Formats: sequence, C-alpha cells, structure tokens
Amino acid sequence: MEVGDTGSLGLRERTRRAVQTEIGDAAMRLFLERGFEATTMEQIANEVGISRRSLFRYFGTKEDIVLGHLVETGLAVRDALEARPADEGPWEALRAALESLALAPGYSPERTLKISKMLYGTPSLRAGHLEKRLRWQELLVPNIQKRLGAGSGDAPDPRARAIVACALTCLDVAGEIWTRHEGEEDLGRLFDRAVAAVRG
Amino acid sequence: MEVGDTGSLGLRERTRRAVQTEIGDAAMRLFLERGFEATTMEQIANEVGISRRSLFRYFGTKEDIVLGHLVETGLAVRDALEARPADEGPWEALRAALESLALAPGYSPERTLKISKMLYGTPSLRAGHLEKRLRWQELLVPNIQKRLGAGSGDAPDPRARAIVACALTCLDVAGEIWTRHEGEEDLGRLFDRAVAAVRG
DNA sequence: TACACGGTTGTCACTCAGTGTCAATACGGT
DNA sequence: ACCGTATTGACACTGAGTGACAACCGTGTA
Repeated sequence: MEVGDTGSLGLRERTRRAVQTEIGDAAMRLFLERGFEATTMEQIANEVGISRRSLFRYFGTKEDIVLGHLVETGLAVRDALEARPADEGPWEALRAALESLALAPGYSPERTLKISKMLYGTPSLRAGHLEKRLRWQELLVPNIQKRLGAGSGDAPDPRARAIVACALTCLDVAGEIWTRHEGEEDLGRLFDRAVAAVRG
Repeated sequence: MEVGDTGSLGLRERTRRAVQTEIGDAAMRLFLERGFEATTMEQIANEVGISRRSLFRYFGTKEDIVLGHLVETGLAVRDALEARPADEGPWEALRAALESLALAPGYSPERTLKISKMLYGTPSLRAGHLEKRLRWQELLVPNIQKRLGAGSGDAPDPRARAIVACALTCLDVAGEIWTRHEGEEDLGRLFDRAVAAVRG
C-alpha cells in the first residue's frame, strides 16, 4: 500500500480525489442552478457519468456534498487555535482562529455568497450546518479549557463549552447578516459587533 | 364552522387532538424502547391502529412527533418574555422567560431525561432541535430589540440577534450538561453559570 | 510477463420517509 | 333523513440510502 515511484500518492488515491472534486463541482453547479432539494442524486450521477451507487460511495449523503468539507475546516480552525500563544485570552484566541476561515483556498466572494444563501435558505442544510458546528465545538473546547487555567482535567468544563458555543453562535449570526447584506459588510467586523453585544 | 352548543371545540377538533396525543404517546413509547431511527412510521401506525397515510396527516415528519411541540413552546417563551417588565435588561428578561420552560404541563424528570438522552444521541433529532431553536430566535428578537432602546425600526438589530442566539446557546449547553449528569444538577443554575462564563 | 490480491465499479433489489390521488365513509348542520 | 365537507384508507409513486454480488482494474509479487 506504500508509494513506489509516483510523486506523492498512488494512482488510486489520486483518481479518487479527482473524481471527488469533479463530483463536488458538478453537484454545486446543479444545486446553484436548480436548488438543493430539486436536484436528485441520480441527476448528479448522470452529470458526472458514474452510477448512482458509486456516487453514494464518494458522498454518503447529499448533504455531505455541500457540508463535507466542514469537517476538515473544523480541524484547520482547531490547529489555528492551538497555534495561538498560550497566554492569549479565550475570546481573542478564538477570534484569531476563526479569522483563518477567510483564508480558505480558492475563495470567491460571489460564489461563497450564493452558497451561503442556499445554506441559509434550505432547512435541511441549515440543520446539518449547525450540527457540523457542534463537532467544531468539541474540537475547540479542550484548548479553551486550558486557557481558562484549569489543568487538563477529565471533567469537561461547562465554562469552556459555553464560551466556544457562543463564539460559534456569534459567527453564525455574523454569517447570516453578512449573507443578508449581500456580502457587503466585513465578516470580521460583524463578528466583533456580535461578541461586543453579548459581552457588553 | 362555528361552535353551536358543545363546550369548547367541535367534536372533530377534539377527536383530532385525542388521536394526536395518542399517537404521540405510542410513538414516544416505541422510540424510547427501540430507538428513534429503528422505529418506522409503519410500526407506529400499526400500534395506534391507523393507516400509515393518516399518520402522516397528523405528523408531517417523524421528527415532528418528537419536536412538534417545540413550536408552541416557543410561542409560550415569547409570551413569557413579553410579560416581563419593559425596563428589565435583556439577559434578566430572557432568563426569566426561559424559566417558564420548567413549568411545562405534566413534567416528569426521568421521562424528560430519557427524551433528552435520545435527543442528544440522535443526530437527525439534534439537528432538528437546533433548527426549531432558530425559530425561537426569530420570535424573541423583536422584544429584545425593544429592550435595547432602539425603536421598532425595520432594520433587524444584529445585537439583539446575537444576544438571543447566545442565550439559547447557553440554554443548550446547560441542557447538554444537565443530561450528561443524569439530571442531578439544577438547570437554572447551569444556565446561569454558562451565561456568567460567557459574559464574565 | 503472468498471476494473485484487494479495492472500485455497476447492477439489482430492497427499506423507509414522504407525497399525490381518489373513492369510500363518517361527521356536522339543516 | 339529507347534503356538503372533512377524514380516512388504499394504491402508486419519488427519492435517499443500504446490502449483496459479479466484473473489473490497479498494485505488488513470483
């Protein structure tokens, strides 16, 4: 299973990644055209030229096509949080870590806006999005717990959970307003205002 | 279509309510026995003695059987919030309004605990629950907006959204900890601690 | 080069949630 | 008793998701 002479990964893995992104692109195109719910997995499969069954092997659920990348994004946020100085306060560190979201690869404002509108406008996607954010919570809590002074005790600190959860909630509120205002306002500033309103 | 001599509502509406609660009871029993996802709508229908199709006429989705009552609960919270003195601060008013949740009719701690465990343990239910809470948000924001001093301007105040969203998030965190601790701790106290951690 | 192994693919068949339609029926007021 | 209407059950259908299986193709080995 180890690499032989090929540059980075075996051909199998490379084709898999290629197909995965191709599916993602085609699906998002259809979603933005006809809407998420109006697009069937069969249509996506036909578009890419694979069987419906294989499509499900690449993306376990239809939501995963849109929301799947949020898992690795969560890991990136966690890493960014870990990279912040240990003596930084929880809110400052979280704000800085969340800032790394804007630096996503291949970031396109108008595309992001369209996707955001679909996200906020489709109930099942909205729910799935919130649930993925719950996973982020669990990823970020340990670090915040350390910053609150308590040693890495086994007991999960309710304070850390509350802070992380509310920070992500503020991000969500900021994102919703950002979307509603056609992406004209600065997301970081909206986030700061939300936090200020809560902590004021 | 108006009432004639019958006490409160017409017989149609009364039987409908009766069937609705009967379905709810039977379904929750099955859910707690075999789990939410392992219970099919057909099993529930058979249990109650109605057709699958009719079951869907009472509850549009399987989630609604568990989460449906949250809609009216949200209205109750809003009414409780409206009933608070106008000069009370947003957080105090919200806390008091949320307190009314504990006074639900037919409240049984161990049953609530079992339901909560199912809620937090079933992804689709968790997501649906979060989405219902989003509706609460929209219900509560106008009142908080008034308390923040701004007149009933048409522009939705980001501050009000942030405060309401974070208050509900704190409630969720408190609820999760309450569930994890087998319902031993006081929910109100947990909520206060979460808020204190965020606003400290 | 030939072969064996393992992962991938397509096909078929299935379960289950949810929806539309339509005839039969039971209720409500007259 | 009678008429209009809401409710019900039966049937058929779509679409997401899953399991099983044979054919296939990349990968390391003889």
